[in-house]
Amino acid sequence: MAKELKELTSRSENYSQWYNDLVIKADLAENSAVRGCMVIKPYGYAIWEKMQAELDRMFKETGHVNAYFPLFIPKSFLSKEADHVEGFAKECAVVTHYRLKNNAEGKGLIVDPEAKLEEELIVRPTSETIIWNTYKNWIQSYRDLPILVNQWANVVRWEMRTRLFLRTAEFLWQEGHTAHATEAEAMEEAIKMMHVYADFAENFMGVPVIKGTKSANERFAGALETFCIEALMQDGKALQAGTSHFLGQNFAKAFDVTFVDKSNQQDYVWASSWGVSTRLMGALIMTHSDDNGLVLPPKLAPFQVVIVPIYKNEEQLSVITEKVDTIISALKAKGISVKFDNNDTKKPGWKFAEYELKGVPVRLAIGARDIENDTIEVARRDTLTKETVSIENIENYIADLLNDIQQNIFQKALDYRVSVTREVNSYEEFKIEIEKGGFLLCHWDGTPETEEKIKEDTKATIRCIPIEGDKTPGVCMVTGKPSAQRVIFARAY
RNA sequence: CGGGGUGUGGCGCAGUUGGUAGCGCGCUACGUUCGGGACGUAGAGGUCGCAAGUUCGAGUCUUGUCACCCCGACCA
Repeated sequence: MAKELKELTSRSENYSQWYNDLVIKADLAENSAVRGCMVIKPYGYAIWEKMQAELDRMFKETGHVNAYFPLFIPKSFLSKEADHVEGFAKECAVVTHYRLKNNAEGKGLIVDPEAKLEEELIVRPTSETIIWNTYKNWIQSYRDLPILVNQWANVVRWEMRTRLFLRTAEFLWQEGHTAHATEAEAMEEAIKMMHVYADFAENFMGVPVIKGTKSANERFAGALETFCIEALMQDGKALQAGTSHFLGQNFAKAFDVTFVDKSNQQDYVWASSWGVSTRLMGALIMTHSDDNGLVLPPKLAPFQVVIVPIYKNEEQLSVITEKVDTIISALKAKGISVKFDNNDTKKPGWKFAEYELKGVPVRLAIGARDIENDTIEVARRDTLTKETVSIENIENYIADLLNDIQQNIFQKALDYRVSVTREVNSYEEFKIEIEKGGFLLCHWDGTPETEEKIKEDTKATIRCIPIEGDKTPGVCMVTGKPSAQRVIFARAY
């Protein structure tokens, strides 16, 4: 009954539709009047803000500072780094004019042809170019290095097909852009940020990830090495959750950013860049949620606990409210966020279903029965189990429960990933196994040609070359040539 | 850009051979309810995506146009 009313497609029926339904029904985001651009609604944005706050803290803890660079980039900047322009030119929004005027021969406005820009501006698809053009003026000596800057921004990539959070024409992200005196230091930075991302994904989002490097085919346009964290969704498809790039001296050369080192030698500056986006919202949703709705990790839930009063009249409500006030104070003192939903226009049953759909980790229900016995009903979202417990020391009980939920959903996701990760040794077997989804650990000869062939045959790509784990060499499953280690193949979002 | 689909109250939809627009949810008021999406009664709300055309008459037929969604190619 309740399920039908939610009108949420089940995952088994149509995973893709389930995801779309869930984003809408849980009130996270919706499509806007602008093609491919979404409106992030308050509940969805609250989760994003939680992510931002934690990531921002982690960035600052690792020595970074925030700054802001322009939304617009002169068109000529983009073409200065060859691979970079190749990667982004096809999906850029371009500003050509700066004024509109009334249409002389009709209604509405037209672009004023008089107001054409000398040089077109592109809306940033990423900010390497404008930032490195700026860094040129900031850096003269090794004493000016390193520069460890991050910016929180929106970027635009004119994607042909979009999906809420997973791929939108405009999206929110952070992009770190660092400049270093040595290759080793820039490389170390790129690796460090991969670890920061992995830490965040696993310990806050509860999303297990595999750390690795990208193959040349999948590398960022302009990077020498791309580090990434790869997650696996419940339908067996992979999702790239974050990337960190070692850019070498490519952008320094493109923008002529040099410095004088300790021995008075001129050299180009070494760079890294790294980013995660609102796509993480998609990863979060698809990793934990179920057919009843969203399941949020306690560390990122807009509110961790919701309290639903059950009453027949004003007197009962006031007795309950008095009791609830002491519970709220106790929870808040422990740093637990709580919402008391005493809205009189919705019934308890409605609220139960609603908060389940919205993934609130813990729900407390309290009625006359509980007041009499000094108890409260505790329902946890991840397991959908309920129990009635004593109100005494409820704050400790809830604090432990939230930790338990955080741990449990991570473990569940990890168990799933482990269960669908397997070694495959022949290409014939690969073609069969890839249809079942999951991560396939295979030997590959390291060439772009072989990777391309596999992609054409099976739509599977190398998600990453794992940094941790088995490093035993072998032979490529396609060509039989030597392989340094197994790499992870999957179909990806 | 190819293929498919949809545009009708806020949302989801129906609308027969062309005859002047309806259902469910939601919304408003009042009452009864309240431990898993309550019920009754009474209401409000639509130039049917847009533009031409055919016709006495168009939500319905014709042509054009716009938008959005889904599936591919491209990508975080």
